[in-house]
Amino acid sequence: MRTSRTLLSTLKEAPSEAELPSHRLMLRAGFIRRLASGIYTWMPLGLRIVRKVEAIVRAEMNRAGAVELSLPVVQPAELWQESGRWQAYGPELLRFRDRHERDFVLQPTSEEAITDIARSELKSWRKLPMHLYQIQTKFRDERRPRFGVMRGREFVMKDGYSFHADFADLQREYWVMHETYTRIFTRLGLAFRAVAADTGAIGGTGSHEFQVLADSGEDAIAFCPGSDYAANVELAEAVAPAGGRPAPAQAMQKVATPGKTSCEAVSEMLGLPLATSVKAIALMGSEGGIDGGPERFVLLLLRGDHSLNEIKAAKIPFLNPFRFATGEEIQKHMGCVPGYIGPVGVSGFKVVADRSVAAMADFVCGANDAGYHLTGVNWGRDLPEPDLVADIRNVVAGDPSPDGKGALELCRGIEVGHIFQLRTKYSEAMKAVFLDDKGESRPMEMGCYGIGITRIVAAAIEQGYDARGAVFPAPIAPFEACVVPIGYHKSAAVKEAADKLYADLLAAGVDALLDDRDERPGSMFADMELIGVPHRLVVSDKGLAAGTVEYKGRRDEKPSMLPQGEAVASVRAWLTPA
RNA sequence: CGGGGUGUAGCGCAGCCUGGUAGCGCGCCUGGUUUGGGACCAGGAUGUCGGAGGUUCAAAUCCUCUCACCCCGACCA
Repeated sequence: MRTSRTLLSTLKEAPSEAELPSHRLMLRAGFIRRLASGIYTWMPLGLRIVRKVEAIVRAEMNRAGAVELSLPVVQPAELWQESGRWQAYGPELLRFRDRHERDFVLQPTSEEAITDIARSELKSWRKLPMHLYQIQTKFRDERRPRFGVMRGREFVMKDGYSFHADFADLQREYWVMHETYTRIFTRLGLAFRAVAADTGAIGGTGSHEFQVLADSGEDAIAFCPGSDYAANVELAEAVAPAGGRPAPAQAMQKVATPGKTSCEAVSEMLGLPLATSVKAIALMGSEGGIDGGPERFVLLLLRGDHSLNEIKAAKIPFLNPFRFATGEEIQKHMGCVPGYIGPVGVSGFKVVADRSVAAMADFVCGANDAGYHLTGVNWGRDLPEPDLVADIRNVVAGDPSPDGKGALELCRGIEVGHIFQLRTKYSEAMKAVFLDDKGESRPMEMGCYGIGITRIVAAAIEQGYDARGAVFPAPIAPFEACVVPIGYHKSAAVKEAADKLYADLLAAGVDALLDDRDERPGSMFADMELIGVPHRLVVSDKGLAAGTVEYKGRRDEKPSMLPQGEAVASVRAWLTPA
């Protein structure tokens, strides 16, 4: 490609709408342009990156035996009513009517449409297993689209669905996909980690997320450097402290703590470590999910330096679902204003202690008297044992790893892939059954596997950029190499050498860009760096006189010289994976 | 959905408080000089000041409503 023939629309200054580095750079580099909130045009250069990501994903999916098809973006409501998701899916599901007043949706994902295919086409065990996938536009009407294509409303996703005769075969495919995703993200050149994930509303027995590691990631990941344990913080287990509960050493005392309504403030005033305090969180919980029973007051206890994990809490039967209690409700059940509530001397509701709290002795907590806290509090002596001890907190760095192989560390990640064992949720709801080898009708076991294609582009930049622009791994850079001639429109020798170098690169299978614009060198260098081309070759009269071409890798500090005749072979070699 | 903020030329912004000729930088067009890190000189084009209504002799500026967008939070296959 020649720069003069493509649409290279770089900006010196980023539009003010962008905050995240990848978003700003994608706008500046001319990869995307916003059309509406969370909806972007992929400009020619950006689309090249998308296509390269797609090609790698497609190649590895095919290699793993999955088969590509394409499902409609617009799908009839009937299908969604059949699975129950017409009701269950919130306003993220974009619904609309056609001219005949029939309801339709824009696919946010396609379990229904694919299950419909499966039930009509896969009627015999002889046709199983079957793994079908598509790379397609998705739409989710996000409450708050943000960070450009990182969390847009319209995006491209690879979604695959596998169908199996039994659970064992689903598990086999699940691990094939685990391996395939590992190959994909490795080939994409990204630093990533596969982490155990919460299965969420979708249920099932197993789920892994593939997270690209980046400080700006929306997800927190706990991992153990001494083993392969890694889990989303939503899921990561906080194990009970080793050694159990120490014996009481102090008497319980009531101390005045006027105006100190937080564990931090109380600990600071008393000169005690934050980890010796207990914070009480008042919830209103009910049992039985969405249709739930009557709400009941529940008191949760966490160590002062810990935070509540709402997903874990919601797994307690009488807290599914829950909400935070209001000030009035706290006053009613505790007889005290928020800020000074505690578990001592209370009754009439359940008290749930985090594992770490249950192992504490001589702790500090609210006295249920405005302006006072208690110190030296001990379980069994000053208050009854909690009604329930559970893991309800977020793990913190330094916590023991659940596999016992060291201490956990935390990092942040961008979710770019997610694999699920769906089991029979959709096949049962939509009667996707097959005849097994005994002639019996059974629902198919299903797996589903997603990769956020467009999100990967943003994640790759988030993981690789500097002050000058994007720094792409070569496999997904918009171009692998560029030729920047100095004096292309002035020097016949430079033009001839640059054209030849460019042609030779193409002939060698290098995806090359020739900057044939009549621009000053500084402008051309700046643009090539902004769009993140990994390899740059500069042709100039000065170099030609010495028989050299200047080379500079995108991450290199200084350029170096290559003999003119070796430039193509060198670039070719650098692009070939070891 | 709650909180905060911003809408003025393609992009970044000033002007608004204190009403009176709509500005600056970059980009764009023409000509010239330049050509190894986003050049310089001269000339030029581009705005329903997000929209509607109101106050006023007069509104980018004051008032009301509205729309769009961004940030924080909550939410989330």
